[in-house]
Amino acid sequence: MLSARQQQILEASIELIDKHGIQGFTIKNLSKKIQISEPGIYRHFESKFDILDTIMDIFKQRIQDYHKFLNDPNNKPEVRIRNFFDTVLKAFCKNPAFASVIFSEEIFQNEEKIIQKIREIQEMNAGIMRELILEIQAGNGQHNNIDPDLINSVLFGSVRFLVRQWKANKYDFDLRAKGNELIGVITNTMIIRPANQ
Amino acid sequence: MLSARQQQILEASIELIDKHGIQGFTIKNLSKKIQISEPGIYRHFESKFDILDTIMDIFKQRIQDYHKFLNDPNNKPEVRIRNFFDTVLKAFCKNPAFASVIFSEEIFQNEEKIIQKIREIQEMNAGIMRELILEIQAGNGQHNNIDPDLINSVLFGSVRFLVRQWKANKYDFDLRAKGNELIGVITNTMIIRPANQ
Amino acid sequence: MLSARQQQILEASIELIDKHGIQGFTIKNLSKKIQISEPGIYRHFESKFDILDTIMDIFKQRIQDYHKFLNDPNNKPEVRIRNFFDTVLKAFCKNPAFASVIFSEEIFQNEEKIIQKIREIQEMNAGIMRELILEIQAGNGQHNNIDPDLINSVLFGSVRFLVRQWKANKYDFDLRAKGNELIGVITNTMIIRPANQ
Amino acid sequence: MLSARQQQILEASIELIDKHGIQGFTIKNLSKKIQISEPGIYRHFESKFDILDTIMDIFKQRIQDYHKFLNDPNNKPEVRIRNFFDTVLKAFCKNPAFASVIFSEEIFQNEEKIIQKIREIQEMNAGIMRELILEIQAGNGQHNNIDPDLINSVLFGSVRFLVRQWKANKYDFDLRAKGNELIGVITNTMIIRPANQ
DNA sequence: AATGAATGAGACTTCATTCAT
DNA sequence: TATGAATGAAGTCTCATTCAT
Repeated sequence: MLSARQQQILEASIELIDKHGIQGFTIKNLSKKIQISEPGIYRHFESKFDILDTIMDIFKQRIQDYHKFLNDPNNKPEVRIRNFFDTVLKAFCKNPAFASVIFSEEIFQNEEKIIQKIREIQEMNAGIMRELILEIQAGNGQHNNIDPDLINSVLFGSVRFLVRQWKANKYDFDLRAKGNELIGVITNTMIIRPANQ
Repeated sequence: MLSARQQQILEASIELIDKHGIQGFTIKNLSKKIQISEPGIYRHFESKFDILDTIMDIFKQRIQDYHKFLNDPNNKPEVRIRNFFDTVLKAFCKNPAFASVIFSEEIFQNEEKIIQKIREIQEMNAGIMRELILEIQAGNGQHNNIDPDLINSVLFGSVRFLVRQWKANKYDFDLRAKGNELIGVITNTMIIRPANQ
Repeated sequence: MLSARQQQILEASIELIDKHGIQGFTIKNLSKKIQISEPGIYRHFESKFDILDTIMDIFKQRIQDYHKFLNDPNNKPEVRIRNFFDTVLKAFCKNPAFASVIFSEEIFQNEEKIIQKIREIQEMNAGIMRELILEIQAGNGQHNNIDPDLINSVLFGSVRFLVRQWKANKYDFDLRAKGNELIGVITNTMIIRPANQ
Repeated sequence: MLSARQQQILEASIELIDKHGIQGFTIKNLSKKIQISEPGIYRHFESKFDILDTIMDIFKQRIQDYHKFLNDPNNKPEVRIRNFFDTVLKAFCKNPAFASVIFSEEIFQNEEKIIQKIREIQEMNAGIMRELILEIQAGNGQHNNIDPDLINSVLFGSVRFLVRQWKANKYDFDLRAKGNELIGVITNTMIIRPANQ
């Protein structure tokens, strides 16, 4: 569906955003990076916006695939939560630029349609997590359960924070290990065995 | 130290970044907002970068003041943690634009010096929190204490996440209340009474 | 002489100019309209200019044909004038895009060769009209005859004006009827029975 | 109201359109013509469209002034008609570029707002002429009066045609003399003493 | 006969900044 | 303290056309 050139353009765009922010993502920089003239880009994408839009579509699709793939009813919900985050962390380790783009709605000011797509991804994630959290809470019969939305803020907020640190520190620690530890602690303390509030 | 005009320029800059992102922070927009000519700006700041730089200095100073002010040895460490976050949340509620700027290092790609300042603020915060966490952990004599850095990621990451949600939802919930609840839950479950890992 | 594709290209070009002006007549628009690739156009015409040039040739030929066909010596000159304009008006009604292109030398600035062809058409028309006018004037023996060139300006200028109005008003009146009335009035008042000047 | 620079830009724009058509009216050409950088233009006009728009406003104002000035009730309507056209023809002779721009709605395809303004000017002209024609027709008590709209088409259409010829022939005849003759003939034959139809 | 890929030239416009006043 | 005028660099994008296939 996407030509080799189109994929190359998308990859180069992601890298550009990763390394130099949205302000570094210019048609000029992009064309230089893939050794093509500026108008050449427009043979493959209608506009700069179209490139961004396609990137977001791909991300959304990929994360949907993760959910589908990991949604094995034979697994306990806490395992599913861990698997999801592990998969995502693995993906970030493999291609750190993804993280920069997907966690960067601040970057896409003025691009309402792009922000919308990022929001959709987040809501999809949050919705699935909420189900799993409720399932665990229903199962463990405790009376001091914590609001799943609050837990969601903690889960996604702290992973995000960790990834940002990872990038700021030039990837000098093992994101996957630290991330999984983080998720494990949160799951244990806030979902499975929450302290009395 | 700062003239009235300078303060006006800084405020207008923060609002501009808040509302339209770094891309909306242009000398033209700024001069329009404060009803001055474009060259007029340069009477008060050497460059656009200088404005950003000064903003960061002010933020850093303000947060240092918070810490100094709240660091009352008569208060228990958990109270001090709560007080700090409550103060910050209160400040955000009073002036939501602050939040947009201080949580936006993604925005300042290419501006190494600005990023450096943001990092200093974060490290100051993290350092003080670490002390307080260790103090609590030392006091409650448990053996299953959680790494203070991990807790820091959770504290700052989730507050940040909440603030972002608050802004995305057009400030339609009580940030201070939800934020304090969040900090309370994290403090309880992860610092004071951590579950067995 | 012209292949089917060539004719298709010419028609599409005329329509494009009619609807969107010379600025809308681009190879991209043209290729989109006839469902062919952009380079595909160049299989059939050497250049964009060549397309325009061919259009003008066709127009010139067609009008020459009209004159030849209508130049029946059995008809009185005033009838021949009326027949010519009626034929032209009929052609415009059948294909309004013709009018846009043939009356648009303003559009072809910089294209000296094209302008030249339009001028040739006009001179041919004017020359034939002049003959017919002189014939009438010679026949009616009046002493207050009007300069045939002036009459030509009136004939062609007002028809042109009417066609422009017709287009501006989205073809909402009967061009042929109004045009014939116009020509009738002009012929009557200025050629056949001119008032004393 | 308009600065010297703005007037210079407007004049240069009109000349550019006159000599090279709308396609020659580019910011680059304009800036070259008045010896300024391209961005320099934008200190004086918001956009290219804004320049065109201002030109049309000026034209409209000027023609309104003509009408006001010439509308002397002491003059007979046929004199007023002649005066109006004489004034316009004089203006064209003084600044031939005006004519190119004002008679060029074909040129402004896609610029709906500009076309609208040209149309307003034309309607204003037509409306005033219609009144004067009716006044004459009412006065001369004839029964074979010609539709004033038809006469309008003849008046404006033939003047326009004459001006176009004048330009095509590089201003090699006396437009004012020929134009006044034309108007005189039309007024005589079609308004004052129309032949029986 | 047709096309996918490419491009140099150039379109309009915005940017941060400077200079003379 | 302020500004009107200016600009080089860069932004996104369109143009007619060419070339290899």
